[in-house]
Amino acid sequence: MARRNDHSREEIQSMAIDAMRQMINREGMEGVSARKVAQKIGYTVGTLYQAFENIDDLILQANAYTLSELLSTIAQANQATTKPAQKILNIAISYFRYAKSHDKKWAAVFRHQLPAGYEIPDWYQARIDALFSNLEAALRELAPKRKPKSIQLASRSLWSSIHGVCMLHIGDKLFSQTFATPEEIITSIVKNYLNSWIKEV
Amino acid sequence: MARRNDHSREEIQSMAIDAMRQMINREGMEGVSARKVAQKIGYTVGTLYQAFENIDDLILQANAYTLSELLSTIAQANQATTKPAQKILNIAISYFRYAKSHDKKWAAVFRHQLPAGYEIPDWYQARIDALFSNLEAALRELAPKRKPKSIQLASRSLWSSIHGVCMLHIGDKLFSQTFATPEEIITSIVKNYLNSWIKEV
DNA sequence: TTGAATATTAAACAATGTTCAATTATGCTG
DNA sequence: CAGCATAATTGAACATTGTTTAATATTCAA
Repeated sequence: MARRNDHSREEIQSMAIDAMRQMINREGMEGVSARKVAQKIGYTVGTLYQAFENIDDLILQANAYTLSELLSTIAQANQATTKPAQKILNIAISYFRYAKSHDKKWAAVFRHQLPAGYEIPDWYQARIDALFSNLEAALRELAPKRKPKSIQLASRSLWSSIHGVCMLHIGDKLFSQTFATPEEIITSIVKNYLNSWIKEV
Repeated sequence: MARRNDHSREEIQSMAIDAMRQMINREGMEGVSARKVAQKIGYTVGTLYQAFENIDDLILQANAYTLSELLSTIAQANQATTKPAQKILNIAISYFRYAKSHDKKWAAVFRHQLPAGYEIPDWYQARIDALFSNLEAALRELAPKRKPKSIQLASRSLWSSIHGVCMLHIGDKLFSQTFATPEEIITSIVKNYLNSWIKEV
């Protein structure tokens, strides 16, 4: 059948993205395949390849939604507090909590390896960057007189650190018997880092 | 041919692990396959499956060597310094440098996802744990009166943080235009954290 | 109504991990 | 030394990947 117009190209795209998101959410990255997605939306693989360059293109678009969700979660944590230091801790904890409660979706974004030579599109990178712009804003609030470079260094430091905690605690747990909970670790990181950072010359 | 005794089971295992390590080192995880490994050691897939449970078993054993290398690198950095604070920074930097210069091997250990339901063996977990026992020792040296729980919390915090920096800078770079280098970030993390931590009650 | 354009399918390809019957070499036993 | 049991090795098979493409069916315009 040709151009049966049941669904436009755009509709097929969004249906496929939805299906992909559901599958990632349920079974994780390992459970997805082009044929399964196609079947789920009532089409064949060939049609899927008319709407997307390749399977990683589709995955990327599904992941973009996860990034948006994560961003709004963090932005919400940002607004819920007034004190800047508390705000930063809040952002960190809410990042971890999101990652933990949406572990499969989170892993699809941050664990899945794009194939060699695959360039991350600008619009996608922009969404990642938006994540720690919240952190930068809070840091500026905390230390208004700092130079941008100092703010950036601190935001990168904190973000990397929290991201590391998530990495080591979500999915395959590489910490064996740890008595400290991830949230305690995050609190320790943020409080100690900031405690020293605000006193820097 | 049966039991041709050209190589014992153990020899085949170690040949396969060597081949796997070479392939990971050259092409990364994406470039390896059971058939390629088998061909490289002059056998067939069937033989490989007589020596290993499955491909992930083989990968795990190859990764164990990487963990040993990493451990000895870190232990070396540990011994090269006397001042405990400097020692900790040294460990952190040397972890990053190892990950950067052996990126494909490092990624095979820390990025590759084991399939669902696959249990990490104890001896493997022990090697990972050994990594930050260096850090714990240095922290104890720095603050001999701290309780073990406090030492553990600090070591987990620092390790997660440094690991996060590696994750975000090696392989697919999720930081777009960053003016701060990874080593500057690591220095900022370690110095600020310790600076506040040693003053904790 | 006819023809051109195009959406859709089904089949094919190469490559993956994994299994297994058949084969072949070895070591032991009579 | 012959023969048999044991076990190592192979090669082919299976299901499942991503991806491509010729054939087909449908729509739209002339």
